[in-house]
Amino acid sequence: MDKVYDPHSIERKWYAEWLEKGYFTARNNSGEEYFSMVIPPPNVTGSLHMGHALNNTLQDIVTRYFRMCGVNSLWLPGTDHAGIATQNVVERELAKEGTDREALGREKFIERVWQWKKQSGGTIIEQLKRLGASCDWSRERFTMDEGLTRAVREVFVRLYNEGLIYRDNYIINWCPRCKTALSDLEAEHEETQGHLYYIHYPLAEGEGYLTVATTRPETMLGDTAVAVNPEDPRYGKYVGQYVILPIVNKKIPVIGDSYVDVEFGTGALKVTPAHDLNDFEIMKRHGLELIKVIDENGDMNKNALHYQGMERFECRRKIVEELDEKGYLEKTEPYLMGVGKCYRCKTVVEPALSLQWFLKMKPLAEPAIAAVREHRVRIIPEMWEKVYFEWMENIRDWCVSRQIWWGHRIPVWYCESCGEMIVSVDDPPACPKCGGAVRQESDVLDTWFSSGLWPFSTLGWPDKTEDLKAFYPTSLLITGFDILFFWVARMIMMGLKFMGDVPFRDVYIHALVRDAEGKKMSKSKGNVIDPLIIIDEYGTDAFRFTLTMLAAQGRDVLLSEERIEGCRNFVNKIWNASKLSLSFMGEDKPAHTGKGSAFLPDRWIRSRAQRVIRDVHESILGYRFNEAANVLYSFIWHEYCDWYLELIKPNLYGKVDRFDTSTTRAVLHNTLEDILKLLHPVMPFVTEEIYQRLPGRESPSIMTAPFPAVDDSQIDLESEKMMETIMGIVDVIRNIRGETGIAPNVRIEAVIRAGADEPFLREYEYYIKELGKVDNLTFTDGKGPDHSAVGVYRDIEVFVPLKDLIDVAKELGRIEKELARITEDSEKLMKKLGNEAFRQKAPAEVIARNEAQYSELSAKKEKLMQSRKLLENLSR
RNA sequence: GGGCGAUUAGCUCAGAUGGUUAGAGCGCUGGUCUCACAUACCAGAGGUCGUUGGUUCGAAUCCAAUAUCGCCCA
Repeated sequence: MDKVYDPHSIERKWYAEWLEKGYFTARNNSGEEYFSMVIPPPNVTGSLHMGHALNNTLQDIVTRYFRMCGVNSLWLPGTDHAGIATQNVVERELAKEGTDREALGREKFIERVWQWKKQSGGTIIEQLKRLGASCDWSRERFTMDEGLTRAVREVFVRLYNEGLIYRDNYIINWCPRCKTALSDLEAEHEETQGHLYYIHYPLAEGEGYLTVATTRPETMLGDTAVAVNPEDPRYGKYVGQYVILPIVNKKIPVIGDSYVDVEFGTGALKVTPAHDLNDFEIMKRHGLELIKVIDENGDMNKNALHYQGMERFECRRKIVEELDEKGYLEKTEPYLMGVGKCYRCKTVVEPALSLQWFLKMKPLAEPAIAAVREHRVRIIPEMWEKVYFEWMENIRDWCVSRQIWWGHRIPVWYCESCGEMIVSVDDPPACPKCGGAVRQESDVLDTWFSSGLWPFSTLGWPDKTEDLKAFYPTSLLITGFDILFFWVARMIMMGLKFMGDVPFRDVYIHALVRDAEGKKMSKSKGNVIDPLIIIDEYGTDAFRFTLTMLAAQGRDVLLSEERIEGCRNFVNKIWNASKLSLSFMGEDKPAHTGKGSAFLPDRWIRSRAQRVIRDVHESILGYRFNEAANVLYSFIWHEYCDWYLELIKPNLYGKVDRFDTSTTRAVLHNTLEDILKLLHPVMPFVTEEIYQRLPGRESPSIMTAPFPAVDDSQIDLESEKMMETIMGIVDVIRNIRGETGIAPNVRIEAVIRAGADEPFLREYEYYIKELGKVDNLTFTDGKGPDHSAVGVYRDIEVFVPLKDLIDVAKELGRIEKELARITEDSEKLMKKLGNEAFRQKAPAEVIARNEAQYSELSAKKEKLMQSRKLLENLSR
């Protein structure tokens, strides 16, 4: 084995092997205990970023864990057709070729997108493989697959027939760049520095004017009223009168509506029903006129008089100039406003009146709220439940139609002769009413509409498939909070509606990956760390382990290269510890079970291993991934490597032959095997590589080896206590060595006063000497030698005679420091124990523990004070 | 404006249901190339747990207020 672990060739080798052997493929036996999970499908256009890396690492951990536990485990992968994003990519390609989709035509364009998908759509899948993802690729799906398309149509038709889908004119978010409607969620609100313009609207009759305040003066061309709050003493009298709309020179009414906020601006609101949702609602209440002034490109339309054809923001500047020239502009103030931007291209969206398809959400949301409230779906961490309820309880109808070409075309046809509308799963050959030719609706559905069906459409719905029977409801969903509404909430609604059951039992929501300063990674900030570069540089296992270690519930993951480097070192540590361990084993599986070893470190490491096994099970099942990683890190590094391996060296190198090395070899074998298996879900590659070198392994791959189970018979508290004493004494010796500046290669003398512990310490004397670099170790039951440094572990005193080398002042300082610490703690305890109320109310167990601590500290203090006295006498 | 979260060592973070001598990694200081590993080993320094009240025998942990930062929804 190499001196340093080199991940690269190893990773590719084992992934290929696993694929070839079909270890990722789930059995489709319904009735069998199962674990199932669908991947949050990445966009086909996507490439792996840190969010994916974290998300899929966590999913892989859980999947590999259950698989090793012997549960039939399915992790179903796939990609999302990502309507707008994909269309944008292909349109950019066309632009480079000097053409566009209009020139190509719909059919040719869609062909082109499919072609693109075939060539470049698999990138992210390949990247997931490099991450080690053990997805069942035989079941990979794409949201535009034939089967999934059928599911989409089926759902649409059923919802339409139930009256939940309808078509209507309403204010929607329009992206003038993507030229499509967006849902409310797809318009991201962003604080933007703008202005508040105060504009005079002269009264139609008599002198005077009303001043309205607006952030969007260009829309005034479409104003059809001015609204005031009827309760507002300043304006109440104007209700029913008219004002003249400047520039347009048109009479519009002043209306009273309680929606108007008296505090905002001047308290008078210009009403533009065709370009503002609230204004639209006011219009409906008051029966106002509707005038659209901005077209689908974001330019002013023919209703905008001399501004026709001008871009909307250009028009804003020009119209302010004109108002100013004509004396209508009172003032301009800087103003911070929330502006909706397209989540795909960041263009400012235009709220605009438009004929679109909508899905009624209330009837779907109610059972979905109940499912979470009753914990038929558990959201973890629980905090996200609140966010979910908040949104679901205020849910609004969902605009599902998009004016793009790439996507599921709405299954609605219009008769070209009689105008009949046909909603059907299958393409109708002709109008069923008049036999005329039919033309399909040109709009496609929101991509998230098909994503909402993902947990059952991928399993074959609407057919009653074996997979559906075997794996629905899925066990778990792991995703980021950014798509809680977009995706998670909608899957719950759709699952309940069409499967009659929740889509998943648990949802684990993880945080975002940020840079070391806590900033969101973004291309524009230039702080993006590319996971693949990290994988190339540090290896997949180190990278996965870093993410896992940092993935604490409810907290963002702040990733830095230093952190990854630390985990790379850990992987290397495992590699080297395994190298040593393997070198101690024979060619064959040890004949001995390792149980009942007479050698204390053997008993101890097996006992400690049980604790770790239990912790890892519990942490993974509780989605506390960082805890599992931390437990393994400290067990492997600080117990297995720092102590156990060091302690067994004398036996296995033949320096001590009092103990049976065959049992130690067996314990070593068992413990290394446990470590590899426990680590495998997090670090799949290095663990497989080492497992393959393990003599007498039970399984052809660690992937299919059984995950360790706790063996209570190996828990041995006595051995833990004894090992703690040995380690404590070694620590004391090392502390003295370090603090008094004894060089590492100088062997020293030590005297121990151990009282009742002396017999077993004598037995392990050799090991204390090895680890403490002690030449001559003796025991005493009287006083320690003069001229010595002293340290105390519990009630055991350790003397290190330093003869004339001793620096009395330095040693006194060391003791003073220790004494100060102990005195502080023991005073705290004394106060606590002296408290009557504490003695009465605290549980007996707590009191006992505190008392034991107190007497231990007191004894220690006593001993240190004696040493201090001795030293003081010496220095005189 | 409404809601949610965070604040613990120089940095980044652990500390489920209140009882630990408050931990880790990195960084820092001092010492070692000791036969698995210098991507290592040994030792050390460093924290009145944002602030103020409260509940409790007991608070980093529960409650309230406050400050600062962040996120979501409008």
